[in-house]
Amino acid sequence: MLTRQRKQHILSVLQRDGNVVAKSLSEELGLSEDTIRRDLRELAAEGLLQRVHGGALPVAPAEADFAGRLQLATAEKVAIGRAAARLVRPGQVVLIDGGTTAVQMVRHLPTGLRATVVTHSPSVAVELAGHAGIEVVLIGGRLFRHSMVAVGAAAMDAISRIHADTCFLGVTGVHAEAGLTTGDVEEAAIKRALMAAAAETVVLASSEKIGAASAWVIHPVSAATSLLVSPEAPAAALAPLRKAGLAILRSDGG
Amino acid sequence: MLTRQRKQHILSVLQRDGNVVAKSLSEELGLSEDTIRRDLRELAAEGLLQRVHGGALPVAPAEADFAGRLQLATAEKVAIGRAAARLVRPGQVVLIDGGTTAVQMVRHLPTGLRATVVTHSPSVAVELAGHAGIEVVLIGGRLFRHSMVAVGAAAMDAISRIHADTCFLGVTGVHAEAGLTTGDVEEAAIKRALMAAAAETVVLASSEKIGAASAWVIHPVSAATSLLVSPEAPAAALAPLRKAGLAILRSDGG
DNA sequence: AGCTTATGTGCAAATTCGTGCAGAAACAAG
DNA sequence: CTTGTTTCTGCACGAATTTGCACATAAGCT
Repeated sequence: MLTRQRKQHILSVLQRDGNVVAKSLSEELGLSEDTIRRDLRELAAEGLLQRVHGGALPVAPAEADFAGRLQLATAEKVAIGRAAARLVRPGQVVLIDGGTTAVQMVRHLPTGLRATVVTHSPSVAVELAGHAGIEVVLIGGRLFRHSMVAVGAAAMDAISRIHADTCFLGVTGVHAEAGLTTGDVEEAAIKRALMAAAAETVVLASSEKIGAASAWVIHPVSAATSLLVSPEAPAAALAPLRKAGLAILRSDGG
Repeated sequence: MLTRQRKQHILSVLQRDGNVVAKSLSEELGLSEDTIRRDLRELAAEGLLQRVHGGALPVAPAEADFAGRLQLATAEKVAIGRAAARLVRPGQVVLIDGGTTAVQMVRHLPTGLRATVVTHSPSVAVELAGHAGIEVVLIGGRLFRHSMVAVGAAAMDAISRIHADTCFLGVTGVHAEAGLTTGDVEEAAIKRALMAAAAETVVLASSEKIGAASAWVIHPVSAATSLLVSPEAPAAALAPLRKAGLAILRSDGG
């Protein structure tokens, strides 16, 4: 790999993850940490990143693009997205729900992975534009503005014609008794359809969703296969969910 | 092997792999690295590649994908997009095709305009997220990667259920005899369906499209209602199109 | 404080680069 | 056919760049 490409790669990873770690980069690229450190030093000298102990950060610490854009993804959501991306096996057909965590997930799908992604979120679809190995199927319908996903009869109909391996679902509440919940009735219906169309369902939930409940019930928690949370999620809140039949998966780091 | 052929080969490899390494090329072609380096130096002098230590990279670093192309919308496309946005009347239902010009168009839809936009382009949909007055209907289907629009049977079916006021269509060629053309057979079918689903069709064409023809015919030019071009488009090339029945609309400025 | 990890510097080995030069091939002119 | 010229190619050699290692130092954590 050419030096110039390596530096470009570092900047890409930085933009994708919001930070880079010298050690991880050296392992990923198969080079000594010295070389990585030199690169980081030079990139910092060019003002392309901000050097910190152990790695580097973006020059302008991640800020929301502008009104209406994707909300700032927290480190926790990035970690959950990355962990979810690792669950996708080559050749699988996966359903991916909308939301910021879902966008993080597809952003972290390994380059070179060949799979099919079905989504009703145009944001997720756009994010996959540059991912050559992924076949993308878009579910159409009326766009529900708040969360930017297709809903309505057309979407329901399209989803009903699919049998996927895994559904990666975002929710606004996971509660042992209230079940999986969300804030909009149309969205709830779509999410229910997505779950029905996949053999397994992995629920992606940042810690504030654990133990919370919103207005519209999608399904009891037992309808999902597993729950992917970050280490930040309190173990106490997870115990009743595990008892309800959910396999708890932990992402690394927060 | 001729020098010219060799240089062409280098450029091909560069385009295919995104980079070339002097040593690999010398082994592959059975020539000394000196010769390869000389070639690279000359190609760099012609601006056909970017010389780096160990090999060379494309002049436009990576980003040959859609996300990259979006950013380099020319002033002409912005002007056409703005003019197209002004053609939308309150309450109308409009079909908007994919492409960079279409993204510019929705970006310029007046805030406060209430209308319904139907599109098979997730990029267009995402762009409308922040536009409160616009109801967005997304056409689903398999995503055609090159231009990031939904194609295939599902998209055709969804479009066939719509009756819209105006269709804003992007093409890659507008030619009085060859007709409206595009570079992909699936895309051509979708565009044909879009035209059939709207009472009027406005073709958005930057000047390089005028008088050009691509492989797949959508319709004869007479099937469209009007052609929106910038003042840059040569009048001579427009005359036969006007004669073929197209109303020529001019965007302002550049 | 004590320990672990990261950092910077000097240094050596390997790779790559540029230039000068010579032989080979292509080509035009006589 | 021969000769002179031009172009292309490979080789040699010194310069420049890159990379990994060693070692002393600094930073962060318990």
